[in-house]
Amino acid sequence: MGKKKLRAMSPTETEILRLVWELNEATVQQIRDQLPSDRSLAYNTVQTLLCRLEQKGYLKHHLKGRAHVFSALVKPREVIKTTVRDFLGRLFGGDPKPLVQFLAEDGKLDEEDIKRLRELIKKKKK
Amino acid sequence: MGKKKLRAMSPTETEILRLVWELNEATVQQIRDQLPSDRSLAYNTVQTLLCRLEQKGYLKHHLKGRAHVFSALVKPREVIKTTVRDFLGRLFGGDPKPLVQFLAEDGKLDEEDIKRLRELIKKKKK
DNA sequence: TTGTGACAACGACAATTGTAGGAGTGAATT
DNA sequence: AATTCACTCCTACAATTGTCGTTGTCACAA
Repeated sequence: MGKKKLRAMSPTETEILRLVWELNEATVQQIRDQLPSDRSLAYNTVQTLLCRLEQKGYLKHHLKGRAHVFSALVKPREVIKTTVRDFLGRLFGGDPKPLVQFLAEDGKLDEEDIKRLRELIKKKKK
Repeated sequence: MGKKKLRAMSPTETEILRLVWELNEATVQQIRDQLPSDRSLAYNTVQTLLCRLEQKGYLKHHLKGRAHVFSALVKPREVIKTTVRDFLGRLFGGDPKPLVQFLAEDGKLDEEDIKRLRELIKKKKK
């Protein structure tokens, strides 16, 4: 497997990559429209971010008419893995439990979620 | 409540702040020694980071002999809240479930952890 | 044909970040 | 006293990041 070493992504780049995943493929404009309402970036800014992501190897693009249509070269899974690991390292010294506990206490997880987790883990165990 | 707006922390700064929490209070040298073995920073680098954290309002220090002893001005809780929220926003569009699911699938959480979570949530619910 | 509106290409730029060097100073050591 | 620690202070600096402006080009409308 091509375990290519990707250059690190900046926070904002991450944000953009996620939107590309969400849309599957997208032009600058489409990404821009996909931004959450409380987050506004100039067309050019989005363009720059997409270019940088492409240079770093996270995206590719093809032409459709005159527009660049970007799509991901990396799967969420891979990126999430390293990004989460990294995040966990910095803020929790690598231990995921406090993070999950925080999420629970903060009311972001309910019993339903936990139940699903249980099953997931049980299945995985064998 | 003093909802002071703290300037954003960089990743490495976050890393350092965590060590301060871990040690409760610490000198430059102590922080340096506390770094994980695969992470080495020059004395001066650590010093710079601590200073910046202080300027940004996350730390204070007092003198003990000629050494600066740093300690946190912010509780983990507060920082974690905004940092996690931010992280979730960028990588998961704000939804914590995929994150937790990833952690579970990745084998970072076991049944024991889940059980504790359940109880936590149950207690919290009332 | 002359705008007008979309888009891309290129460049720019201040701020932040990661990383540290070197000078200075007081205390302990030889 | 001279050396050596152990620290702080001040300074630096390249790279990265966040954020665009300007300019050029094409297609379509008036």
